Amino acid sequence: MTRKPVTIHDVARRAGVSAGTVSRAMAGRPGVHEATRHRVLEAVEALRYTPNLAAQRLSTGKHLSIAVIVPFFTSAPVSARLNGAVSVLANSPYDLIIHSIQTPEQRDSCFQLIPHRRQADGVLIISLSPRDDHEVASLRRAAVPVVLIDSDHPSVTSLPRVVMDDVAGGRKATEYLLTLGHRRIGFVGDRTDNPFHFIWSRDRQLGYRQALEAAGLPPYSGLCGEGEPSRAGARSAARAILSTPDRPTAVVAANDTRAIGVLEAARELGLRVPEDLSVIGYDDIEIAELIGLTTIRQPLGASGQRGMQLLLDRLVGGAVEPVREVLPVELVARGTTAPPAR
Amino acid sequence: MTRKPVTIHDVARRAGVSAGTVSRAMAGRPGVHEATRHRVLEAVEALRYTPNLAAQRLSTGKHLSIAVIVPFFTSAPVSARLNGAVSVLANSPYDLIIHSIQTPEQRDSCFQLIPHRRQADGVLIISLSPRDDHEVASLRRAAVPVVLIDSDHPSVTSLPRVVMDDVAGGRKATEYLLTLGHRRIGFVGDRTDNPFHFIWSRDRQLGYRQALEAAGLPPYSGLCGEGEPSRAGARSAARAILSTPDRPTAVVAANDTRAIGVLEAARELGLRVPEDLSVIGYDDIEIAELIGLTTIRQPLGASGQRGMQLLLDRLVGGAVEPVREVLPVELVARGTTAPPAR
DNA sequence: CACAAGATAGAAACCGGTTGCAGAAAAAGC
DNA sequence: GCTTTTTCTGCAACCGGTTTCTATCTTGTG
Repeated sequence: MTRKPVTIHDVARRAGVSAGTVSRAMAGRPGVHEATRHRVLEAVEALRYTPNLAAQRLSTGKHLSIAVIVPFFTSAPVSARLNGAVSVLANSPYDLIIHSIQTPEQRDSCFQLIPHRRQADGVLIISLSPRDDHEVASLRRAAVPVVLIDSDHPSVTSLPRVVMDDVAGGRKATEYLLTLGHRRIGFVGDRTDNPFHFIWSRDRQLGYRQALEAAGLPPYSGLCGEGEPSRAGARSAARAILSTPDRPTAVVAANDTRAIGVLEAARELGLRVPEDLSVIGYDDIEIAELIGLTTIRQPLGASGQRGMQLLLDRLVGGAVEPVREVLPVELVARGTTAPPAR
Repeated sequence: MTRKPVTIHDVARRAGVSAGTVSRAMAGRPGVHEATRHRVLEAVEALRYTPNLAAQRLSTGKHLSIAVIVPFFTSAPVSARLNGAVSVLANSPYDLIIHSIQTPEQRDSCFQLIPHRRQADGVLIISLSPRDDHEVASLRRAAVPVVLIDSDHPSVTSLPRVVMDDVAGGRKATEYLLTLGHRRIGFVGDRTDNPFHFIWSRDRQLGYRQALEAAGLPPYSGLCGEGEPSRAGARSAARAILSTPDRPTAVVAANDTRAIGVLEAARELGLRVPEDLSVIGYDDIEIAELIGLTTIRQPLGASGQRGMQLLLDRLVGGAVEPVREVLPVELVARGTTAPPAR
């Protein structure tokens, strides 16, 4: 079953040449007589020879692989970004090594380890932000290029990254509700100190606050407790702010999944949407269209593509200057928003 | 920025020992004086030494990685299986190399290449079935263990695989509709000759046929044409069979996404669900619960876990006897099914 | 026909680790 | 105190490729 692997020397012996010649012949490098090349390729065929990748990597110093660090890729937005990144790699010789983060401990160890292990030629980090200056410094002195997608930190100055304009998105969502006439607008999202250190909720909430502030109105936020899965967490957080006497007439949710939690809370409390309550989500994942959720659409797949492209550019071109690309977001108005009942 | 990497010899020099000793000290192998080990580890720390993985792999012959071949992992069921598989790997030293299949050509080349490249210690194939005896034979003589999940072929006798009881699921769905009193029951799914050679639609349809046959009733199938994305394809296929004079009063969809397409077609045709039309899906993905879709639940995450576990067992234990594990499915009754209007 | 230039192919060093083997040093036994 | 045993460590071979350098064989030219 597992007979010993065929090596380049076996091929060389069979073709009556040296190992070096086999290597040259297979790589299509010049300086090999056509007849010889033919003999070599025949021997390769006959023995079903496949080069040992580890040996190739060792001697060339190229790994031909990209490591990706990504949290919970079953979540639709993350999955969409990852898919974008993967699609760029499809026509390249690079393999993709996935490091799926499922616990805060994994997050920390991956951040420390992966960029310094010389296993991949580059590292792509999706939706996970450096926690502090120490982590930023660690990434900066990584052995290989590192690119961040949907991830940022104030002191990151020299790492290329593709970020989403979350602040603008939160503002846009809130301003839309203001335009519709709402005055008591709530927000349901995550706490800043969530264990994975996700930053999007914080930024979207910041945009929300900015919009309210500009209109001279107070915020009504309900934040998910730690450890609660997002939908359930959002549901209970929403229940809290929707049960107050001067309850909001509209809610901005930090993402679509949480918006669905808000919708569930509304149903439980007997509030009709959008008559009694307007709800707006964020991401525009597939479900959003199905259930007619008004939301902020961000270019998920495009962010993955762009980030991977940036990484590949860096691999071939050497040190491209650090870039911080901000991708735009847009409002998609559907059925869960309307002017307040008055 | 990319100063030359630290090698084991640098560490050896600094610690005043030989490379062999460094290797032994780091691996925690016995036969190294405690004081020496300490010196070595200090040097490792000071130089921030990380072993070159390619070199390690070459000399030990172990790759410490698993290759996974998977189609469209943005699709929820595939993503769930993959996630199950990944979670098993989290506590192992193995890395995960993803080969995402996006086109039929990629499918073919991956099937040929991956199992024979000595890049991973094992290969996991998810939801992609061998097309013919030739491909089966190719997988059988792979250089490393291969395990299939949600994938099968009649002539696969010696490959371990975890399959879902799709025939039973199709039958179960249909029998439930029969129990409710439906007599004209349609099926919306894929053609057998779909380019990726997915087999689940075929098997579920087979179960559907068996159930109808047992009840002495005729089938009404509408199959998606090639190339159409699943929801839209299902919608047009459903429109076709729902526009006939003796239209079905219930439809079994090959999966939840297609069930949603059927629901859209029903809405377009002015049919109320479940009063005028019952719809039943397959998979029980997250959306199904949200929209109250009756469906057949299959253990998606568990299939991934089980398959990966089978592969790991094979890696440590050598040749375990070939297994074909069949995982059960169950009906989840929700709001899209009811007795026919009569 | 002699000689220079160019085309091929082999030998060997190298990539950076691991590991079997042997010798040196330390500990134990007499 | 000397031999024997055990412990520790260095040396060198090896993993399977790539690549440089050089020798040899052709071929072309004067």
